Amino acid sequence: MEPIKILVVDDEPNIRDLLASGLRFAGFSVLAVGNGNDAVVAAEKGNPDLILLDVMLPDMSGFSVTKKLRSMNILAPVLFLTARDEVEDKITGLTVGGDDYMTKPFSLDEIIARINAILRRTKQSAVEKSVIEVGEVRIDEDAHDVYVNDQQIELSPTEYKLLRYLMENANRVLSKSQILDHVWEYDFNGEMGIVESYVSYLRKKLDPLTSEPVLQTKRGHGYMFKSTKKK
Amino acid sequence: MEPIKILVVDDEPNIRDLLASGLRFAGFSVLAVGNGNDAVVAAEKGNPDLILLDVMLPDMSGFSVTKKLRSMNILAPVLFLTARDEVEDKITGLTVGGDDYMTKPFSLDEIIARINAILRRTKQSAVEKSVIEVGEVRIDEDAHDVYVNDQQIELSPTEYKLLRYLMENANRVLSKSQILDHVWEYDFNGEMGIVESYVSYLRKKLDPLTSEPVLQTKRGHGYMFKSTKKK
DNA sequence: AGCAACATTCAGGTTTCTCACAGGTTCACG
DNA sequence: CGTGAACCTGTGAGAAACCTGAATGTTGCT
Repeated sequence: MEPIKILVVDDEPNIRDLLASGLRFAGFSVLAVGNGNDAVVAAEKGNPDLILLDVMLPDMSGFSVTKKLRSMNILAPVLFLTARDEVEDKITGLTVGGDDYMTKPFSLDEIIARINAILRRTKQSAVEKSVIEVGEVRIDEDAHDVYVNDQQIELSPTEYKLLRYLMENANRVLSKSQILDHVWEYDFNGEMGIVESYVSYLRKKLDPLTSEPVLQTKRGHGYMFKSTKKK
Repeated sequence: MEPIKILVVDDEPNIRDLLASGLRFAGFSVLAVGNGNDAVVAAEKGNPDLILLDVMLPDMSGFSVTKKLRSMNILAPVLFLTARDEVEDKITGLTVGGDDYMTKPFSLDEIIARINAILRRTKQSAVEKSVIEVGEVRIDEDAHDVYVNDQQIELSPTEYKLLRYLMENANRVLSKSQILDHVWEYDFNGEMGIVESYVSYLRKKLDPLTSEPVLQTKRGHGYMFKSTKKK
């Protein structure tokens, strides 16, 4: 099967490399460039399935890049990246069709989740399922809904991301630093105690509805989502 | 079959040698260097399957090394080593994909276990199974779960590491100093009586569930895990 | 501005783990 | 058998890891 091709466009080398390697690890074929002109050239040649595009580029705006691409009949969906305080009005107008946007700083897992979501919408062929189900817990990634034994529960964004990461790696111990790196934004600078807090929040919401606790503490190692039998 | 290649990067010669010889003995092909520049060169030439990388290096930080490698499209997963009290800011955000990190001081067996865990996750082909089973006892290395005749038991981290080491060398006598070297952190400074204590702890948890004792004392030599028939 | 939801830090309390010690037991050997 | 060395294991102090409620910031919304 062909790997899915992604074109990464960002002028900050740190971010570009972070994205490139993270996406490669996730199984995508990645081409990364640092400005709008290169992006147009690369998109024409490479025929990517999706473009990850920083809005602020040295030579031209992400908006111009997209317009140019579309005029060249390159219709790959675009996931825009933008600083949190950049004017959002401009962006909302941009996201037509399958496009979407995210603010920096982001968490890697969140980027990957969005990419998969877009690909699901555009390519029906896309393999990824939108539902993660482990034991008594089910996540609908498209709707961001979480069900425990068919009963829906409400989670905050961070709680949701944490649960998703733990469930993607069910029955495998994850260290607190791994969790921090995958779930929190890349510039998060705090202590690992926050992982403990959020595990605590999740337990408070999950445990009343499961037959046995699903989030296990592996003392000295980290945490693990344990798949349990359904009720 | 090709041996798995590991690049060890640490500036302290003691640690470097400890790692290199320990990993060679475990069957890996090892290349060891002492600074970031050599690491980049060696990684480019040697194409290692995994990089064991100290975060604090004389010439450049592990972060820079990784960045450089990733930008050169060298995607080998990295297991970071860091002093326990190093500022955590520096290490968060490092792990992408299958990466992980460990604090110094470590135990040799723990390093090997983590390396195998990463290789399992990144290379599907990786030979190693995540389950060690000898007689009536089974360890799931990914989950850190231990079962005796299908009944799960709880072990402390040290108990777990000791049991794993004994089972990896089942039916072979291990001296108390061998056990200390493999299971305890390399700077452990206590007496060998601690091994006796932990063997005792393990027996108390294992023996009630096995048909006959699995941990045998070889007076004057050490201890041995004896594989028994299942119940 | 004011509110509500969420994110983060902090600190006290609790559990669990590590390790040393010491008295008791077993074993090998004379 | 008697003796010393090796081994076993209960006890407890101290440390580390963890949990959680509460206080404090942040953010976005109306």
